Formats: sequence, structure tokens, C-alpha cells
Amino acid sequence: MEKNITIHLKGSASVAVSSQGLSGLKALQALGIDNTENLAAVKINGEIKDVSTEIDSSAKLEPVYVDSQEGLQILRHSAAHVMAEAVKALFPGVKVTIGPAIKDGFYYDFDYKRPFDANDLPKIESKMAEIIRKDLPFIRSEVPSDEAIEFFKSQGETYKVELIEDLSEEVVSIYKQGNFTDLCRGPHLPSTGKIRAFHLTHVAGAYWRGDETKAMLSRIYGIAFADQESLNTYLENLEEAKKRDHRKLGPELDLFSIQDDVGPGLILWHPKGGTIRTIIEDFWRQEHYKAGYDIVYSPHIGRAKLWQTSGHLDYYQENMYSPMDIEGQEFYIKPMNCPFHITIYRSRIRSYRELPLRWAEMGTVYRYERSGVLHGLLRVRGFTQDDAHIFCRPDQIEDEILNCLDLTLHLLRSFGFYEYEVMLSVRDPERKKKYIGNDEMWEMAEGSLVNALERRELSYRREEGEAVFYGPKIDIKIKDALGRAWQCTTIQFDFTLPERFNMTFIGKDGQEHRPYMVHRALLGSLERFFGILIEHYGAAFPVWLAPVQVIILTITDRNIPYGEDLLKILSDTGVRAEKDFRNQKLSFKVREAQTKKIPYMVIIGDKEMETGNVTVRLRDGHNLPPMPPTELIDRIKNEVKLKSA
RNA sequence: GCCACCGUAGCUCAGAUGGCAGAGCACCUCACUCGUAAUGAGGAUGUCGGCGGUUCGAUUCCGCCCGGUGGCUCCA
Repeated sequence: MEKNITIHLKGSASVAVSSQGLSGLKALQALGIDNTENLAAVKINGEIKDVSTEIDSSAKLEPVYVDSQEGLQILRHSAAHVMAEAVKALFPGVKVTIGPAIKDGFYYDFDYKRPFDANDLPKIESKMAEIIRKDLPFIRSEVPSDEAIEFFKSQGETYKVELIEDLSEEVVSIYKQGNFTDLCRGPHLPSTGKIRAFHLTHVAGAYWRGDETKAMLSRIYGIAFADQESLNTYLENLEEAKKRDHRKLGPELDLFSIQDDVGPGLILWHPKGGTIRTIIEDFWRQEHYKAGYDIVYSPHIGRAKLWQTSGHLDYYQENMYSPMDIEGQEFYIKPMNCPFHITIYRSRIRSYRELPLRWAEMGTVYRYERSGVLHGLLRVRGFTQDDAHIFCRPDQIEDEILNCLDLTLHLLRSFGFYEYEVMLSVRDPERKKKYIGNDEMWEMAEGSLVNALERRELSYRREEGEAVFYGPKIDIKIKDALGRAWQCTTIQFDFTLPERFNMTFIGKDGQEHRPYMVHRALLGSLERFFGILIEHYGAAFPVWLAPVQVIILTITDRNIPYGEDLLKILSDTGVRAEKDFRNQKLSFKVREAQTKKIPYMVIIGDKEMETGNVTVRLRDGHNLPPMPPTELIDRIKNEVKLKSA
């Protein structure tokens, strides 16, 4: 029915138009948008819709372009549909399942008589290119569920039937392009031709609905952009990430290794990695003392009864290794440090006057991880947590959380991480019974986490239902030099362990009270953090962390005595220096030092011997003017202090 | 654990229809004494991931296992 309506362009003018045959596209054109070539969709009153959507009442509009965040998601989702069409055309009998856009591209899961492999991808790509060239429109329609079920049944698409049945909607939307019809909420691009650059990246197995008891499907991953240049940039970034891969750089630079002889997921820290780890640990300890922590140590194994009391044997056993028999008694290797710290707490009666207690330990724990999930230093079976437990009175909790946040931000910044993603995980309000502890405790705990975050003006995402059963938590992910996010920090309330271990303190009133307990790891684990550091810096560590800060390169054998003197001067002042006095060309030695990413190359020849100076080459290729050794030492000391460069 | 792919010298990689396994770099020796990313010559290097099977003969074919990579799932 025709009527006169008013449409507004967000942040701009409005016009009166007739609603007769008014699509989103026409409405945008009426509002003076002429860049329709790059339109992915349109936001109507804030809701993202196809540009073909009919507008029948006054509305606020906003164009969504293919190169915007939201536009890209749509483009990739549409690319998934195109891929599905291509696969169906090439492999008769294949069944389609689901195919969404994801953070970094898109995928589609297929059920076929054989899994797809990398050799199939070029064929699929050229078929997709063909479909894209045809510039087929995506046509949306809404059909009653039973009709849709009949349709997909007739196509043999049993997974789609299952999806519609589970939706239990009266009407579902379907999208058709070319010969391919898919159940889909949309929105989609106006037509396939808008996908101007795409690439199928890899194949993988994936369970139907992520459930390992269900069918194993064959998943194809791809990436798509609105233009070729963006795709090229993306592929270049992948290359860059590959160059920084800690699994490659670590062994190459002799930092660490993982070897078959020892076992998967178990890390050998080589001397250079060990040097870095020592620096991290020393710094960590120093900052923890400053923040009012005490350091404790605990053993690697403990009696079965301890793990029974803590609940680990009931709730965590699948992550624990089999018990070992010691003189007829069972002991377990620890997957966590908490029971030990609690046992220290319980070694005598505690007064409210001594709280809060903050006990930190670089505690090495062992957890069973399924072989398929192991990944370099980032996911291992034995790792050292920078763990601590805080035991405090309820009235102290907010300051304690704040203290944790301040310490973690200070540490992370010192290591060169300035961007974070903060998540606050709270109870699922619908299923409170799932969790231990009463409402009052949860509200108090959550309130203290929120207050601390707000007092430090940290923006965070609230995640309902993501809390562990024993308490709410804050998780922090850091962003590295390539913008990738890595989980490190976790600050968790624990309502269950104080109960289980019957922990108490004597209050002002002379009565026993239950302490609050917070479990926190700030860097997460040393292994993972080291892996992240390697990738963040591409193993070109800042001077304070560099395992070798200076290498002395001689030009001829005549310079060796001066080189030895220099080495001694540097080493005596605490500079980590090495020598390369081999009878080789300078350029040869420079090249080698460069590949080792050593920050300072000190070059000494006859000139330097005469003047008593050093010539310094930086790893970025620049030279410093000749200077006396003391000046170099001051420079290094200063950089170590500032943790810069 | 499951699905796909992969495993040849310390590293990067060739190789053969089943018949004594190769290159470059690294390593060792010698010569060169040299000024900012590779000096030259020579030498040594392997249970061809492991075990079993087929075969006159297996690194190659088959089976099982171990390990790695990308995912699923899970997580510091």
C-alpha cells in the first residue's frame, strides 16, 4: 500500500518519499547516496538488512559498505554461500551444513563421502570465481517452516532439516543465488559480484555442532575482501606472522626446544631462553615484593587426600595425571598450586590482624592436555604459573582486586603490552544453582570486580554465564605487535576452597570467620608468556630482556687483546656481552650477529685501539658515532632501566 | 582424542617403477688478517620418525605406533 513516509540518513538530512516500491537501495539513493557499487547492506533503524528490503514506514537509514567491519562480515558470509554453491556443483551428493562468517574470514562445513583436502581447493576456487563473475543476485524469501523442511528434504539436505526443526519458527528465511538455496538469516550482499577478492585457505575436520559424539564434517576455510589489495595485505600479514612464529624462532635462536625424547608439551629452556626467564622472574619477584606479596614454594606432588579435599579429584581429574605409588600411598603431581598455599595458611590459627595474606609462587604444574591441542609454548603439559593466592577479609577485597589490576597492568606495560581486552565473567542469572556460594557472596564479589575495573577506567566486556562454578573472574588478553589477542591474566574469586578446607581467621569479635580467597596469575604462565613475547618482538628483544646485549667483533687478530679487555669491562659492569674474534670478514660476522638479533654490535679495529673508542652498529643497521666504552655502558644501563628499545 | 596433511643430515629441501641416499647452509681442517648481512679449498655427517609385514632385496608398497601442522573440543 502506498503512503508517504519520511526517511532520514543518519547524521544528515531527511526527505519525504512515497513508500511505493521503496527498497533500501532506492531509499538510500533518494537520500543522495550514490556510492551504491560498494553497498553491502543497509541499516534500517539500526538493524542491518539487505538493500532489497522494502521500506514501508518512516525510518532512519544508514548505508553499510563492503569495506566496513559489518560489511565485510556480510561479504564473507555471502562468500561462504558462493563456496557452498561451488562445492555442490563440483561434488554431487555433498550435503551442506552451516557456513558462517568468522572473525577472520568464513567457513562452510560439508558432509561428503570423503573429506576434502588441499588439492580440492583450486578447483573450488575457480568454480567460485565463475559464480562471482556471473554477478548473481542473492534473493531472500520467507517460507513457512514445513514448506522449507519439505524443500530441503527433497534436496537431501538433512542437516538443514534438522536446523529448521530445532529453530521451531513458523517462518524461516532462505536465500537463493544461482542454483543454490540455503537456510539463512541473512543479510547478504546484493549480488555475488561484490566479492572482488577471495582465497580458500585450508581444510579441517569439525564435528557437527561442535559435538565430538556427532558426525565429523569437512570444513573449508576461506577469506574474502572487497578488493584485491586488502587480500594481499592480509596474506602479507600472514607471512609476517609466520616469520614471528615462536615455534620457528625459539629453536632457531636457541631459546627453547620441545623434543620427542622428552615428550610432547614439555619444554626445554635452553641457556638463552633461561637467561630471559631469569630476568622475567627476577623482575616479577621484585615487583611482587613491592606490591606487598610474600614468596612461597611448594612441592610438585601431594597426597591423594589433599586433592580429594580440594575437589580436584572430583572435578578436575580428567586434567590430572595418574597417581604414583609411594610406599603404598597414592600421590598426584599437581595441576594447581592452591591446595599447598591453603595448607600453609592452615598451619596455624590466623588473626584478622594479619590479613590480607598475599602469597606468590612461580609454581610449576602439570595438566593433561589432549595431544591435538598442544601448540608450541602456548599450550603445553607442564608449565609454570606466576601464581598467587590472596586471603583476606570481606572488607579488604576491593582494594585487593585493585592491587591485582595495578600490578598486572604495570607488569604487562613493562613488557611492552599496552592494549588489552578485559572480560568480566559472571554467573548465568538463569542458572544460579550451578554455582557454589550464596547470592550475597556473588554480588559482593562481582561488585568488587566491577568497582576495581571502573576505578581504573578499564573498559571491559561483561560475559554472563562465563564464570567458573566457584566464583566470578576477570580475564585480560593482551594485544601484540600484530594486533593479535592472547589470554594471560586471570583474577578469580574462589568460594569453594575456603569451605572445603575449612579455612578460618579469628575476627575482632573473637569468633571464627571465613576468609575470602582470590586466585590470580598475571602473566599466566611463563611458557605461554615467553611464546607471546617472542612473537611480539619477533625475537628482537628489548635490551633489558636480550639474552646477549652486546657482541664484540674484531677486524683482525691484532685487535683481540683490546677485545678481551672490552669484554671484561662490559661483563664486569653486568652487561651481557659475547665475543666473535674469529678470523673472518667483518661482514660475515655482522651478518651472523644480525641474524641472532643482538641489539649492539661493537666493532673494533686498529682505529678503535688507537683512540680507545668503540664503534657501535645497532641491529636496525644504523651506526652510532665512535664513543668511549663507558658511554656505551651508560646507554645500555639506561635502556635496561627504562625497559625500552 | 577425532578429521585432514606431513615426517629424508643440525637447518632448508631434492630424490628413486623396490637395487650402495643427494644439494645448499651449518659443522670440522687448512689458507687468507680482511671495516658494517655470506672469502676460498678440502673433510665428516644419516637406523630416510619407530616397529612389524610383503619381497631375493623396503627409505620407497602394506599395517600399526610415535611425533608435528591446521582445525573441532578445551584452556594458563
